[in-house]
Amino acid sequence: MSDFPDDMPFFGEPDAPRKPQERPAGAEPSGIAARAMAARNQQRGEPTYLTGLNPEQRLAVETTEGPVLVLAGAGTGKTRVLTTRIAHIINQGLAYPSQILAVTFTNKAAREMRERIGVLLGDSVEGMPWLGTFHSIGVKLLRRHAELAHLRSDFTILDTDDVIRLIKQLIQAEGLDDKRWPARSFANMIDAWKNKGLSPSEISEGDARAFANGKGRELYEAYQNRLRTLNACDFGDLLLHPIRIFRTHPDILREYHQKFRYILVDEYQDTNTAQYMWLRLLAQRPQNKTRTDNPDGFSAQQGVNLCCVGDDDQSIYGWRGAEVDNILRFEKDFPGAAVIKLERNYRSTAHILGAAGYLISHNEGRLGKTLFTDAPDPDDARVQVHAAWDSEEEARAVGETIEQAQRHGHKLNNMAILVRASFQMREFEDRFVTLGLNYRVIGGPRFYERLEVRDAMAYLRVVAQGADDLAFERILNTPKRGLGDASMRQIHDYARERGIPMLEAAHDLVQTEELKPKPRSALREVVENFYRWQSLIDITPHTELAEMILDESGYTAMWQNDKTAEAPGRLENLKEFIRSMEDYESLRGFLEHVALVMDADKNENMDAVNIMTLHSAKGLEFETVFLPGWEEGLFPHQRSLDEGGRSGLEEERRLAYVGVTRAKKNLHIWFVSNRRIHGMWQSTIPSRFLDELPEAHVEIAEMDGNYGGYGSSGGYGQSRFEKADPFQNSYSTPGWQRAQQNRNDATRNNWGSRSGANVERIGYGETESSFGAGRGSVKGRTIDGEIVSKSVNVSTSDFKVGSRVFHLKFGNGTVAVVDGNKLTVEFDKAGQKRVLDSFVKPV
DNA sequence: AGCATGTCCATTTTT
DNA sequence: TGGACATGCT
Repeated sequence: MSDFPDDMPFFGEPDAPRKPQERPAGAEPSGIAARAMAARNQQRGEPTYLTGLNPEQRLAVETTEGPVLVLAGAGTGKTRVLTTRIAHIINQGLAYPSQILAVTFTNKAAREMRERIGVLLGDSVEGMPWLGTFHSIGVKLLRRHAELAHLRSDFTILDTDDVIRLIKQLIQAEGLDDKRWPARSFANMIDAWKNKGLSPSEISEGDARAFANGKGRELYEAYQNRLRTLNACDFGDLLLHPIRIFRTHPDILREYHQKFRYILVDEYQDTNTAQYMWLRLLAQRPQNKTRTDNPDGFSAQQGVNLCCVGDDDQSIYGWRGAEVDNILRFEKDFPGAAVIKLERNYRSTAHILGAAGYLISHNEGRLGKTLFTDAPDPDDARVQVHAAWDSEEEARAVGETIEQAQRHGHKLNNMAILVRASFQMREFEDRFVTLGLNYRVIGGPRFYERLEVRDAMAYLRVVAQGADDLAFERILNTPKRGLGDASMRQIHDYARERGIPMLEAAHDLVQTEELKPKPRSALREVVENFYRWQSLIDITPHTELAEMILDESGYTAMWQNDKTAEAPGRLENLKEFIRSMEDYESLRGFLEHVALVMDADKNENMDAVNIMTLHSAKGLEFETVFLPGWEEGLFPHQRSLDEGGRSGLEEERRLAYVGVTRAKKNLHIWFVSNRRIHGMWQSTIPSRFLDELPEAHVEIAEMDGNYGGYGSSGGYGQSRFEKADPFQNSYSTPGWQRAQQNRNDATRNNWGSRSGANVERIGYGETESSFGAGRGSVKGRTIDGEIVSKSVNVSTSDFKVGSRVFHLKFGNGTVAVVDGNKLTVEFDKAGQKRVLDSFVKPV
């Protein structure tokens, strides 16, 4: 929390401001006076920040008392409501900034809110100390009460990497095979348990048994113990420790109840169970004592001043523990809650909203909103659905459309390609490189996750927190000092035996004869260095100290001596790393920032097309949006369907909804007939979501060119879509039911009905049927796209080496190798390819 | 210690 | 197919 001060005294009388300038403009310290002031404001006319809000937004801002759920659809001004509401509370003197708890999921959202509140309130009000992510606020709470969680207040926050390494050690210490029981998957299990708020004693018997021959619970316990001895926390603990503290120390909880007059939560649909418990503890005051607990008379109404903002239709993080149910249940959880729907959309055209609305209406279990707009749309551009032969052509065509738009004066920055899975990006990147079209990929690996930055961090962590064994292990032999596994083991064992940190153990060990001379002197040097750096921590500016550490440790030299291509880049990153420290007051502050934020600003000024996943597009908007890959198996993704069933499908549909609602003016959706998955070509069928788009708002785009040579001659490429009644049938047959059909039936039926529905493929449906029939042994239980995975372990192909076969994409060829149902075929024109036997037919 | 070879895997991502 | 990772060889 280095980036904003909490200069408001913590447990003081809430009504006695410490510093006069902390008083919000126009507000008086006491509740009664505040309300009087508010009344005066009313008489004078409404505050300017309220003008320009629509009635619903305004209601959401002004309903300050009691529980409120704001259902804010995409592009309905959610952030505006949230920030204005805070400004309103402060401006009306209902609370000081320090008495408002405002929680977001991402640092980005927190930053944005902070800025916008600043704009609303001007400079006269200091930043809000309790605005932040669940985790950053969790840290803040935990630092105050660390001892109640058996930690010191300078505990370290471990990231996923640290956690995995730690768990790996534990698994090995148990004498288990870390191959058979990968640390990563156990880390995921722990994470999932923590998302649900479960401590080792609370996990289900089944879960406990599921890992490491029934040692799951034991390992989880061992892990927690290890964290405690390391004086460390993982991300989950940042929530769980406060929860436990609140539960076991009602007095402490009560103090926070008094402190936080107003609680606001952003993206409520993304909360997991632990976050929900945390919120509930803070928000739910004991009913019977509401009055007496409120001596200051602030709370005019009984109940909680909790305002949750979210959109059940945009819940796309179920797979990482988010419980849509939290938002669906809100009114039950908080009786008497006001529910305010924001449905007026300020972002997209009516066509786009129409498409989005009809698509999402196929979900059950929603609270139900329909976005609308009054804004005229001069272009009257419908959503365009395009077909392409394969992913290569898809990329080519998208590239062409982008260039066309660019020629018409559209900025690349205003365009985005949103994919379901990141492997799809590559084809676009390749194409854009060829075209010389600027693009940027949003999402990829982060600055602080890079190897060299993590190494540098590890050095700093050992200096700042000598007990940080994970960091110590990471850099003990980086750069190489001849301190290999053997030395590491000795230090480790020595430390474990005595229960001391490894740095200390190393310090002791060099005094003994236990190490061989060479490692001993190397280790002595390391230890002496660290001790020296530690002694400098308070007397040397932290950036200078960091430079010193990297130089004297030989770390910088290591990269300077490295002749590989990436070394210069790494050195550059290290410089950038030091530079980024300048923004922080101290080493401690910096380390905390990195642990929680893992984010470094990049300077992106160029005009470039944005490429990212649908997930990372949430919250963003673009003039023109491309949504490629709308095919069964990819989108909706097969695994979501397999693992999540109906709710998995609904989450995929919400993801589609998120994608569609990112577009302001132009939306292009693409699907292809052939996609290479795991290196093998597969026929694909259009996504069921295409059937779920309303005819009135959608236009089937004609292919306007010869893409790739197959198109013009091969019969398919010149896609023709039947305009007559393209969507009619599919509504009566929900895609999901269709999906339950047996693969062969599904293949025939889908192609059959689809070619009569929105696609006409000359000669395709017929051929495909016969392909399917050629492989009767494969029984896909669920979805069409599944064949690949299902077919792997199935009987050997009917094809033989030397057979002549025909493939839709590659034409005629001769089978060269048969491997189960995978064939290597020497095609006459296309050369050697690996294909599934189901996609070729005998000639 | 560093390269060659084999093996396994293959959504989505924040903190 | 290709990449990440581990093992094993020189």
